[in-house]
Amino acid sequence: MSNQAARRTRSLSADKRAAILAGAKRVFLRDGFAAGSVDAVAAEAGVGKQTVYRHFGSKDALVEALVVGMCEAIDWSAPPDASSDPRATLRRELNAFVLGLSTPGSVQLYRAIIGEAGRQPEFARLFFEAGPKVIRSRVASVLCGELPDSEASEAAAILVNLALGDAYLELVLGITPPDPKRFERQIDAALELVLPSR
Amino acid sequence: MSNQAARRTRSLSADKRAAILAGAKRVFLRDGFAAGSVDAVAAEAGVGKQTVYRHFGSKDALVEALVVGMCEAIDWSAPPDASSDPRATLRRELNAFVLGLSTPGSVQLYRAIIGEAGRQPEFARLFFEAGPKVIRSRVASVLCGELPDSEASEAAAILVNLALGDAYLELVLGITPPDPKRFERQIDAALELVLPSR
DNA sequence: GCCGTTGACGAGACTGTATAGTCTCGCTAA
DNA sequence: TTAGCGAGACTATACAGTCTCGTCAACGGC
Repeated sequence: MSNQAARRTRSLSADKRAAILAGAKRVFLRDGFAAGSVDAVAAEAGVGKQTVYRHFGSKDALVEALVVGMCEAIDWSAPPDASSDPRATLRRELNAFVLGLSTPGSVQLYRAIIGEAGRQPEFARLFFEAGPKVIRSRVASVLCGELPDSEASEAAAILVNLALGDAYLELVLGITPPDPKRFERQIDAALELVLPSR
Repeated sequence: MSNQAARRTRSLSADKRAAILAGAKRVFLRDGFAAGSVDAVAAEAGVGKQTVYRHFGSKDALVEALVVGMCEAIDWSAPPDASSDPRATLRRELNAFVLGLSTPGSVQLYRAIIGEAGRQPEFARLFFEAGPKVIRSRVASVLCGELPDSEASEAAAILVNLALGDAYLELVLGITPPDPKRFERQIDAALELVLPSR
């Protein structure tokens, strides 16, 4: 709408907002929500401190906007495929999920959210609903064709767990660098365990 | 030794040190390593601020002493049992592990360590070596009797993963309260999957 | 098409508060 | 007498949030 375009020039700039959020992402995911400062965000975004407050009102609101935005942007699902082989579908689905979660940004978000889970349970819930829960139900819906409905949900949980497996804990702890091949191996082993091929 | 008793009164008091660490545990695991203040620790420990510095020198050193101490104190293993049934042994072992990790203190430590993993990788490593790694190898050594050695290590990783399962992620995220029965169900399902009973 | 108004913006000074770390003092027990 | 200790004053720094000022680009009246 031209309304929006006209509004934007007279109103707060969407570009600035995006720049601030990008700066906030770098600063807060690097230093933590508590230790990261608004001054650092403003500097990182190439923006005046006042502009940050004009757009977001407070540090807490800024952090919340960042977390909400990142959670909403989560989309780790694989594009739909034509294949009717559920094993192949699951493999692609789990792979997309695991790769999405292995991104430096995702790992940092995961760390920050878990670090704050005791003080900011809403963030944790938001993340959970947008990420793990969605994948679980996607996997379960694929499994419904293969297993009795009563087992599909549990099997989905097991698959998702094993897909992340040890590799993800070690990745989050910073003990091992990301290793797509290792994830693939974990996914194959998980599929073999839950849906034995022969 | 009387030496120690004599030393203690003339030297820094071990009681004070312990009180400070106990206060630090409450404060830092509640507020985070960055946001928790030395003043709060001193107050919580019923101790003068100066005493904290006499004992630990700096906030960083205090945090490190706390983390190191808590990691060294980790012992989630079940007491050895006489039973020769490996399934029963594994069930007890996994149960002890999961219960130890579900303790409020353990969950808070886990959160804090993951939250800092990007900035304090040594803490993460320390925790990993003292906790998950130990359990993995304990489980693997039990499995060696049941499976070919080549599979035992991977199966152990799978068992440990499934024992924690969804319940632990949800616990750490603060989404579900601790539920020992749910963990038991997860452990039974995991054992059934890895070592089918019939 | 020109011009004055308007409001977003950058820069940075400023306030109040919190915190790390130091210093001093008076108490107490060996 | 000595040294650990509690209490709390003190310094220096950092940060959240506010305020001001000068600039600039868009809008509206002419």
